Amino acid sequence: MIIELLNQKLETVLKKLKYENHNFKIIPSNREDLCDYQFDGCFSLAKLLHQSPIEIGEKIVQAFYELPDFNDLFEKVELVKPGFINFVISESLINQFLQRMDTMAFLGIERPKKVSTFVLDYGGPNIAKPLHVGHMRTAIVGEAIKRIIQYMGHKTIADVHLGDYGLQIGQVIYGIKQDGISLERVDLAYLEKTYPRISALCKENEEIKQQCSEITRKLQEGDFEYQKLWKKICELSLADIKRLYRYLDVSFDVWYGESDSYQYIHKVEDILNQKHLLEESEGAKIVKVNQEEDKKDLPPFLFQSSNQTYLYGTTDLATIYQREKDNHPDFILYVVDNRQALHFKQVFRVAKKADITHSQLEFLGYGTVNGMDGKPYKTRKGDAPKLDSLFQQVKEIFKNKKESNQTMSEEDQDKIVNAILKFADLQNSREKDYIFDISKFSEVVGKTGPYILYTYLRINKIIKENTYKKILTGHIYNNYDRNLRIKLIALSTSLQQAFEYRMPHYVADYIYELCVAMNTFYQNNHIHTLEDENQKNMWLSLLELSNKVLKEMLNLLMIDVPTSM
RNA sequence: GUUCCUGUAGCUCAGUAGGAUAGAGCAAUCGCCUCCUAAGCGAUAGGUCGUUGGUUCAAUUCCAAUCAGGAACGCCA
Repeated sequence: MIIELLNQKLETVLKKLKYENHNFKIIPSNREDLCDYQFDGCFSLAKLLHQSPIEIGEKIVQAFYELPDFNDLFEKVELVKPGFINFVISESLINQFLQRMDTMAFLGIERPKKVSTFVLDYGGPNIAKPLHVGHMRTAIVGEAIKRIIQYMGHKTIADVHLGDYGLQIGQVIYGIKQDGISLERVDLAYLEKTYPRISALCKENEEIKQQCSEITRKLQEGDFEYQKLWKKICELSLADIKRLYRYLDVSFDVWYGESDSYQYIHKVEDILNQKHLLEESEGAKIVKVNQEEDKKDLPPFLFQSSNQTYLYGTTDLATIYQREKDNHPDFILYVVDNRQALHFKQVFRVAKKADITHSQLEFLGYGTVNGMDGKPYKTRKGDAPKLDSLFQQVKEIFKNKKESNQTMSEEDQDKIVNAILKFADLQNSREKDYIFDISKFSEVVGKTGPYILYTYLRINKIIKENTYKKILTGHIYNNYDRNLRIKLIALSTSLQQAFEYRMPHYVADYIYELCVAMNTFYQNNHIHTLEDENQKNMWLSLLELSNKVLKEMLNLLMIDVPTSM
């Protein structure tokens, strides 16, 4: 990475000047009109050494100029006003890194010294409940994080972690029994209607809730009839869930659910008992999770309810045990709604207290999808809008934007719908709530999926229509040219941030900025009319590389390019 | 009530190494198709970064207080 190289140079310079290194760093410029990279450490050094920042800055700049390879690296290093050092890098350095991006795998991103294993838990759809907008968020964010981690050279195991064994199943089975429906007649539409109906009933009627709870317990104990019903419900639901994930290009390595962790619950219970962590309280089994530093007591972790059912905390804990046993992961990442923060804090604490895993447990909360009123997004009827209808709506709006959109192939339309939704979602910071506005999520101009796709396609056309020799090293012709190259070599910084913070929006942001640089180049540099053969080769090679980078980054966000627009 | 999160342009959002002139998109006004796709490019306008203190040479960024909005808070997931 270029920034690492610059910092190595800084280190040699500081060492030579005998300045203690206090983790000073060269950072990307925030004044792109002045420089490519900047160093702000003169002020801190001034304080430490009781000298003026200018005095120190001058010495540092001088030492940079004395580097034997200065001319290979920099065009200019200069000290400015109060004490900033500005770096303008040389053509040869820029092109050296471009060459590297072009020829090496993973666009020259260095492979890690040690490969880690990441288990990712995202998606989390519930059996018998239709997927809604919130599910799209976890699916997309989780999948993007997975792809970013893979791109950085680590190993991933994606687990959908189905909600397939909780009270909602008991509720649906209760509905089926009440309606007296035969197994054969149970279908998806029936399930999707039954769950909310019984769920509402449970809120009103304590007795019905008890019955549902009882059914859930029997199911968990292996009741033959309930198991049969449960399998049928899972089968129906899963087919639909898989269809929707396929549409979003989201995939999982394992399709475990809560039910798969049941076989480990007793082992976990044994461990908890051995360590004397399990306590009885109001008929339930709990684990206290308070720690010294807590200002306020945390509610205890519920291992088993007073009517003997296991809860989602139990299965989450057993699942950690299962993952440790099967995969020995270095990290387990949970891409779940922020509102579950406390729950996972409890689960993680119990897991660590009981020492059932050595992996680092990370809660990656995502913000709630809200409607225009700032409340969780609902349809007019008051339920969460289904994913299917969202896809349909966006597709219809897109088709009506232009006449040519209607003659487009179904496949291309779907790719664009995907691009619209994913780019709109993933450019938002993962952890914040956001307002979902269907008209905004159907927008095709400005910072949108279609803008990105359009950029790719118009560049792609030039590349395809011209023959040229691949040359990336050589003279940089103008500022549009230079800016594009600078943007390209800045890729690693954005990727690194996206990886480190598990935040896909850094990639989305990079993609957008790259496209702006590409479009500016396109609009102002007409390759069509070029006579200089060398320049033509250079520029076409540059555009080819830009499109390659763009496509690989889009792939991290599960966005595919249509044939035309 | 307790804890946590959020507050940046009219709207929706970036800004997680504390730095120089706080950035985008949309909406508004204006300009650019005899020229590789105008789903584009460019210009103008729009801000006391919720408020007040503190730390610092330097705070949108760190700390404290305060106001406003949201969320979570033992048997749903």
